[in-house]
Amino acid sequence: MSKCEQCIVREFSALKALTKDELITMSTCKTAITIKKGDPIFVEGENVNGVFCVKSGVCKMTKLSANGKDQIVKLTQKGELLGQRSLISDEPANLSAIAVEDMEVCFIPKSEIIGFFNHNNAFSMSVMKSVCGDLKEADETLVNLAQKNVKERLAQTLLYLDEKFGVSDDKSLKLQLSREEIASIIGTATESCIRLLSEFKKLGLIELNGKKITILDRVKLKRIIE
Amino acid sequence: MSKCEQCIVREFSALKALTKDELITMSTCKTAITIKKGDPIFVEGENVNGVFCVKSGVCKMTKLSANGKDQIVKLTQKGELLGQRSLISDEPANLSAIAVEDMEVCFIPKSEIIGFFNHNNAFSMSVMKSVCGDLKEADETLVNLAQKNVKERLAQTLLYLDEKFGVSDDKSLKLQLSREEIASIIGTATESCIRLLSEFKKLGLIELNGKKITILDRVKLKRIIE
DNA sequence: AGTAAACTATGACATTTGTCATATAATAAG
DNA sequence: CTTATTATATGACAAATGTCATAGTTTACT
Repeated sequence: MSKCEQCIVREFSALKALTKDELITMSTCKTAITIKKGDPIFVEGENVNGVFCVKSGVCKMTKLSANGKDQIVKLTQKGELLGQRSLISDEPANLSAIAVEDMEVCFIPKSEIIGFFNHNNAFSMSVMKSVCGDLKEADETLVNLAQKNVKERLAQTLLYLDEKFGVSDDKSLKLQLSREEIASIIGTATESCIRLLSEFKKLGLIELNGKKITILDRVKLKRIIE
Repeated sequence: MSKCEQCIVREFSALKALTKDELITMSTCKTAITIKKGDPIFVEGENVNGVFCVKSGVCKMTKLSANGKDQIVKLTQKGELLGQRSLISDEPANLSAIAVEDMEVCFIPKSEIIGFFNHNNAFSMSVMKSVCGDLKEADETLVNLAQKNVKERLAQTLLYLDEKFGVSDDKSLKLQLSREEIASIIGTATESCIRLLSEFKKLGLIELNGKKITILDRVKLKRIIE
């Protein structure tokens, strides 16, 4: 069994506030899971009896709207925790977590986390900060969805994918999403998304090669957002 | 000076987890403030060195978008705390808080709240739950903005105002917002908002009398949302 | 009370975005 | 390797929404 105290990804999450002893305890009760691209870690409405720590891969947090379409609320990567909110609120999951790439995650049972809350104030504060970070991000996304048009949102999303996930050796965005997924981030129809990507390509802002998107002109993309 | 331990609104917020002694201590260091309609309690980017507990009145939490328009992210009323996120994240305010009605609020300094965090775990958990509630609400708003059209968002907002703030004796919505403010909740142009309100009126869903809006047919309004 | 300012309302029109149809390209399954 | 399926792309058109202009109403202020 791999050891939490040696696992580097904890540094990126609230788990960094745990003591060495706590990490050793955690190693004994966690469960390592591999998730294939496209598979869910948990779905909206499900009772998640703990949190998942993302070791590798990226997942999308989605919510089903009344019109039957999924909205991507957030993309989560290495080090981040999934299911914090449900655990704290003691409610079923509000969002689904679906792997966008193959993933390795560790499940940590609720009882364990609650124990840390009760004995390690730094950990409580750390989780609190993490949730506050999510809230700030959600508020910002909300304002963008309300106040920017689709073209601006697409430009912003491309720059965000570049900044958060970086690029591969060939300079294309490392995180490869389908057109439908990009549309589901910016809240538009897939066709509109494709059309605007084509437009960006014609303007020389990006290059398209199948699923690969390469940003050619960051400055002009930023100018679109204002 | 009024006493926190006798103040009923604390029951509606995370402050309900404080002990009687803590409330008595808090009474001595809090500052009661009155805010006039339209005035800010704090603005985006400001350092807020504590939290505000809303005793009466309603305020809008807004964020300025790059296009110069304000987006209303949340409406806050009696009992709720303002500035929790900034305090926990130790960051300047991400949102502005502007009074929509005359308000009475109490300011509680940061040092006091931090003290409670360190000595009262139930309070930490309570604040955490409150932030998690905000996050859930923000995620839901976000999905609505992304996936619903303006008409659906207007119908939903009217029902929300009815549910959260209730109606006056004459059955009109108790919280009176300007057309511009309603537009700023649903993320649309003021003219579009006015036009759709007129349409709802023609359809017999609502009645308009100046700023007063009366919901006549909740069932049909709900049917618009799906 | 009277005037200025702000808010509400509506028309006309342009722009944006969604929907449906269809074609091509890429990928997965046998 | 071939076929079925899915993803991407684009046109044509309809619907939704934004912008600008203008007029009527209400509110605030002196």
